[in-house]
Amino acid sequence: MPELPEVETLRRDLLTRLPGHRVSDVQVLRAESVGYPLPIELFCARLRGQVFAAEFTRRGKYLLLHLEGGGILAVHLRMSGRLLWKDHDAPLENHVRVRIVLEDGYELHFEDPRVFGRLWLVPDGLAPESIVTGLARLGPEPFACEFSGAYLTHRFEQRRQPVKSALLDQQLVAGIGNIYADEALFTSRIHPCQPAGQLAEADLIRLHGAVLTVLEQGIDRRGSTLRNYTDALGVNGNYAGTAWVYGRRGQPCRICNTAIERVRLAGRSAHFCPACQKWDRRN
DNA sequence: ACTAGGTCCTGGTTGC
DNA sequence: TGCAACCAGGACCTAG
Repeated sequence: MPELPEVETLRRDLLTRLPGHRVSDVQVLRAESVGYPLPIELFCARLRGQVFAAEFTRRGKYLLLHLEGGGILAVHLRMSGRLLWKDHDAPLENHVRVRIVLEDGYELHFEDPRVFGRLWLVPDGLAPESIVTGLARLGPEPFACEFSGAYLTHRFEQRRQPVKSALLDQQLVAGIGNIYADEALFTSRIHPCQPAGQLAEADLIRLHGAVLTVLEQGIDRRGSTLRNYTDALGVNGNYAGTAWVYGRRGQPCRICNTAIERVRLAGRSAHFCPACQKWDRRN
């Protein structure tokens, strides 16, 4: 599942190829994949002729591809989305939802089997968060100074929700998804089900550090390979092969050999080592 | 104000 | 073997 490291990898890869390319044609093969503007004919018409600028930004799991005309092509990959750099004569894969044809013989394909992902074309002069409303609700970036152990202490105060669920809340901190949440909790030796407000300050300082560590490693390794995740060229990342707990139910913990367990939390699976991640009741 | 749970969607996996 | 049921989950919505 694309999370912050996957989106950041995609941003960096596209930055080496896309700027300066002009859109010659746009085909929307699945209307639900476009969020704005609607109808899709308008989306296609407005994107046609635009040139990608040399500034791409990322906010949480949102990717913002700036255009020379001042607009922005915003992307959220959600569960299964991919943006792929293709040659013009490349065959059209099964799940291409939006096809952006560029001059000079290249294309950008938005593939998304589960159709949860979205593209938005933010017009010049409008604030991105006025179109992509999810942007307005995002908490701080994990690598920003605002995000710290003290910040977690403050935000977790009185919070009875399991710490794992709190980490997935994009209003708390932007960009963490199920994989990196599980990995960060293992790294900081915190039980995913423990109520967030119950954690000691020392735990939260460790958790903050662990979040940064797993995200940095994810970026260094060019993203996870879970299921069919690939980069813009269709090449797999290699994070999941080295996961501590994610997707390893029943397998031995890499530290103590205890079998990794999986529980359901708010409809999502949480993986943890019952020996390494003790429920700590200091508060 | 918080929190849990349902919803969307479809390919892959599991189980009978 | 074949087919149906289940599973994956990010963001948004609703309900309690």
